[in-house]
Amino acid sequence: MKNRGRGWQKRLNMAGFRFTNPRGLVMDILRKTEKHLSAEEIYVQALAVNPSIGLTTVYRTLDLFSRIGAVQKFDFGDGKARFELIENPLKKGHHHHLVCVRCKSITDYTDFMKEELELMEKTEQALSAKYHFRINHHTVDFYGLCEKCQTYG
Amino acid sequence: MKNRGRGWQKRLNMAGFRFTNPRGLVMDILRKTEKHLSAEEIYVQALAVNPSIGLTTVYRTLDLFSRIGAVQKFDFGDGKARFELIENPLKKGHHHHLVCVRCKSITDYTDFMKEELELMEKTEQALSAKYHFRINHHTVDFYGLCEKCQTYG
DNA sequence: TTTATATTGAAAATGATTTTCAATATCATT
DNA sequence: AATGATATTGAAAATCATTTTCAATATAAA
Repeated sequence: MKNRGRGWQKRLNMAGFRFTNPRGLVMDILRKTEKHLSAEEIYVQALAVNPSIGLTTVYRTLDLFSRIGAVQKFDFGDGKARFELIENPLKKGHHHHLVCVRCKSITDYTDFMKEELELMEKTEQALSAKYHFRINHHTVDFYGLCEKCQTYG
Repeated sequence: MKNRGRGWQKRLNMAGFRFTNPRGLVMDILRKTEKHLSAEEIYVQALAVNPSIGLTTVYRTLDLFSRIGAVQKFDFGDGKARFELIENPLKKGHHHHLVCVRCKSITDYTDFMKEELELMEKTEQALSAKYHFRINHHTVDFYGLCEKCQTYG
């Protein structure tokens, strides 16, 4: 257990928040996974390390991380939100989704990421200026039917 | 009250569904609005025309329309889903969103739509082929802070 | 019409997320 | 390191959008 979250500790403190065990734990879990986890899934993983952690705290932590721009919350329409660390979009890890509207499966893809990012950055700048929006991240999701659901649809 | 939904009637029938008053009503409401309405909002509007309609039916209808690819369901992370008719992306009406993660406000934009659509279509084709996905529609959303929330954030 | 059944509305159930509140942990300051 | 102000926590209860149940009703086809 190295210096887990030292950088985060500072960042939180500067924003007026405290660095706590549950927050470090949630951050660790988000760092280790490549998937979009639900609050419940994060909670279960957290329990294994700290059996006294509460689901409520996980929700609160994820909300906090979202608000300070560290975490991205996804709603794919299946009733539960998913969370991912926001990384530099240029880094490996940035991806978009194919969402099956029937079975709710989610497929990540990274094809065309370079071209897409060029457009997104350009768009982002223009939108920021025009709408005075401070953009933090973006999503690109395609909705439709996965192979299986086309067959059994 | 013209031939409201005649085309839909056929389309529904062919898919094995019946064309009913509530379904026509919901379709009418979606056609008339330019905004992304919640189920509750659609329900309230429907009540004004048919006071006996139930919220349950509105939900079921929206779900049906989603499944047959007529309606797009959005989850912006504020706990309630929004619905919009899916139109030909080339037609006026297609747009994307700026979502404020603090006040949850949603700003539509149509800037760069042309360039974006070119990329999206190209991407769509490639993704369809590679992942055997039948893509119906897509979303592009930017998340961040609106002007107000930057100030009071 | 008649018939088979898809659809509806009301009420109850569900399930993810939020709120409440007293106990506890953290950070800045002694 | 001990102290104090207060941010944070966990458990239970509350919310609230959405779904399920089920008997009554409306629709499409014969």
